Amino acid sequence: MTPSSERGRDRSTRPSADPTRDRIVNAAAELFSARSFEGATTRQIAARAGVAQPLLNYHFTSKETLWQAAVDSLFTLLDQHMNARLQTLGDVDDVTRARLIVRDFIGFSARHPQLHRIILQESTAAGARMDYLLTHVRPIYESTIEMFANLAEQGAVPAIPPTHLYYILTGGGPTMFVLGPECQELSGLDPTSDAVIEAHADAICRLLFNDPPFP
Amino acid sequence: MTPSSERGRDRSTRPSADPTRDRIVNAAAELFSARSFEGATTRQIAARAGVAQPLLNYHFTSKETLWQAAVDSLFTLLDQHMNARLQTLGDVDDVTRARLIVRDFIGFSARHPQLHRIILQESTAAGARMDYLLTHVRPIYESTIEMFANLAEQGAVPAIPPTHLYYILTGGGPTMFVLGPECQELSGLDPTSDAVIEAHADAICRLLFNDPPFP
DNA sequence: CGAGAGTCTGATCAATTGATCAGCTATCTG
DNA sequence: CAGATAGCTGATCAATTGATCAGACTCTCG
Repeated sequence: MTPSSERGRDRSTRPSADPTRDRIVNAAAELFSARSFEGATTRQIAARAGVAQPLLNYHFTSKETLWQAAVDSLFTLLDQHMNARLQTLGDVDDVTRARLIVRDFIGFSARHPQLHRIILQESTAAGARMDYLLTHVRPIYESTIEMFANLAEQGAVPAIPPTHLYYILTGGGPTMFVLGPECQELSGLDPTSDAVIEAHADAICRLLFNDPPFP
Repeated sequence: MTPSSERGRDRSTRPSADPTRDRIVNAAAELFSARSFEGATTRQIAARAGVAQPLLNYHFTSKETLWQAAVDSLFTLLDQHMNARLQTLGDVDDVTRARLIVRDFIGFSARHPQLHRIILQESTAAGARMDYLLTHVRPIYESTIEMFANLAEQGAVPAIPPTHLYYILTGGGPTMFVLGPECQELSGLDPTSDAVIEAHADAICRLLFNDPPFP
């Protein structure tokens, strides 16, 4: 039986398997995001994971399925990152919560630019991979839209249609880190440093929430 | 003699050549931006240009060189687009000029998202193609930085380090159009329509120039 | 007109791609 | 212990890749 058809059962009855599987998924996420779906070869992924190339087809039936697994793992990471702070948070006002969400989102996109790179690669043209990404992106879009509509109603952000705010946030937030090597080369700033990440979050919040007041 | 070594001389002494060359460059720009360097095949490009595949190696010595020619043509397009309005413009104050530059830039990124797609594909990791892009991007970055520093000094934009403003503009501006198919699917908006393009330019200017005043 | 250079194509190359298959090994089960 | 099965690999497949080459065609110019 192909193992990919029944994940998440009788763990630890057998030697390893799942650790190896995770290493493959991580290597795939790294290489797919850096070189795109077509640019990353299964042999490169296998080499980085330290396994033989046919093992990818054993655990995942195809390159396409492996790509989906890599995407899933990155969205899981995003979920964990976004929920980590919000869980511990009691109930605060909407604006404070929104500010934290925005800052956490930028922090994630800076520390894991892989996800945004993949989205930018695969959603420029309609297709099966864009459809797959949409199943993950759509709920995020919906809740973000709702958040911005709510904030605009309260006057906490400018009266801009939520969709535009969404793309300004998801574009203006991660791009500096998605283009990390370019940014380093152009500006000399290190976009992986905490200082730069915080400064960018400050900049976005300053513009979105007018905070601290401007002018 | 390989024709790619001496471009731009005795035009019209021979049958065609350059029209064909242009069709190839355009097809290359289209396909490289849509499917990335590795994802686009020389046969696909040749098919879209309506020529045989070996002709690509005749006019351009390699796929890499063809990619460079496609990039050059897109940056030329950007130059023309950005200068078109500014030429006709007399001397106006810095802020008005900056607002026009920002709006023109967003207009270009909406009507020619190919260039930003290519930059996003090839500047995520250091390499020869990123270096080539940098020769075009660096002057743009430098002048934009200078513009923002000047505006911040005048209090026309918030006091945010210019590099961050640069990535907020070049990220938040084009992303909606780079991810056009996704945007259409998510929001129902048509990111190729003039109305949406103008609304996005309004949104960016609202945030950057606080215009109209907020709150 | 006829030599020659520039343009373009069909056939083909070696290399690389994702995928398959047979078989090895180690563990679990009865 | 013995059969079965999950995990994994080396060898190999057909398909596709970018590139090369010889030759056909066309226009120019002496």
